[in-house]
Amino acid sequence: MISSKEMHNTCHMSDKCIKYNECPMVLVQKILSGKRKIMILWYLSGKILRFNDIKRRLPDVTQKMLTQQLRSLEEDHLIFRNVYPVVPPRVEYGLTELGEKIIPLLEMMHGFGAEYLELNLKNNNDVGMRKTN
Amino acid sequence: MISSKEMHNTCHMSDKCIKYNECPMVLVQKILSGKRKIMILWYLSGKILRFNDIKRRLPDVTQKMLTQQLRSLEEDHLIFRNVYPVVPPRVEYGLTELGEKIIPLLEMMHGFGAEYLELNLKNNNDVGMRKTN
DNA sequence: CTGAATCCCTCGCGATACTG
DNA sequence: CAGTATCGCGAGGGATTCAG
Repeated sequence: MISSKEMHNTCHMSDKCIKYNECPMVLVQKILSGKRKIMILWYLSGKILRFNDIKRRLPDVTQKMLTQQLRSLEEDHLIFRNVYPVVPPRVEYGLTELGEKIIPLLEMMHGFGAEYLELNLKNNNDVGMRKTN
Repeated sequence: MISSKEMHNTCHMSDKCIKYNECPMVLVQKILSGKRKIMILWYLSGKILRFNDIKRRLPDVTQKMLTQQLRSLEEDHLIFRNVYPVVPPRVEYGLTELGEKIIPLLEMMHGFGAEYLELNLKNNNDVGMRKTN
């Protein structure tokens, strides 16, 4: 069994990750760096939702942008897309088997976010008020 | 003690998160959705690095973009920035106490990325070849 | 209902030059 | 070395329309 610390070090460019594109962290960075990816995955955790179900939960997202994010997640095999040939059309999204493996990560994110908020309340900071990343 | 599942549900817009901006997941989404944030935090885990140390580890990042990402992380109090008034200038970056709390998350990301890569090798997929998110 | 396709414009981002 | 400042292009993303 390789320790977490060892794993960590192998991922630094200057250390053992010969090819940058084979680094697990680079992969995760790419997969998650969409503007709504984390929220979408979170909403799909343990559920299957239709397009508008997701859209309704994401304030200020346009149909075009949401479609893009969903396509991207689908390309990465984290979510599946099921089209029912009925009228009106019915399209369902859910986590793939691979996608489900990210749920513990999402839950830990939630824990971190809660911890962060708690500290934030005490210090009167305001993270959410900035414009971009 | 509240269960993970309960925590999870409280975060869905349609459920208990009255104010969207107070949802821990929305916060995490905002904090992490930068294009290089995860990699920067990862490189700073347990280390203190100078500007060029970070730049060297991030292929194809411009000085301008890196500065932006660093400023953003600093605003969110995840990293600190220490300027030494010497010549030539010396500026060091590292995780704050708050930032260090994200390390377990990063390590779990690494684990997920590794798992993902393993599956990817078997199925001959190619996540890293797309253009954007 | 769930898209795809256009139009159009902002601004993200790279390139370059300059400063303490 | 570690930045700011400026310019300029092209992609990102909004609004709207059309389609199955």
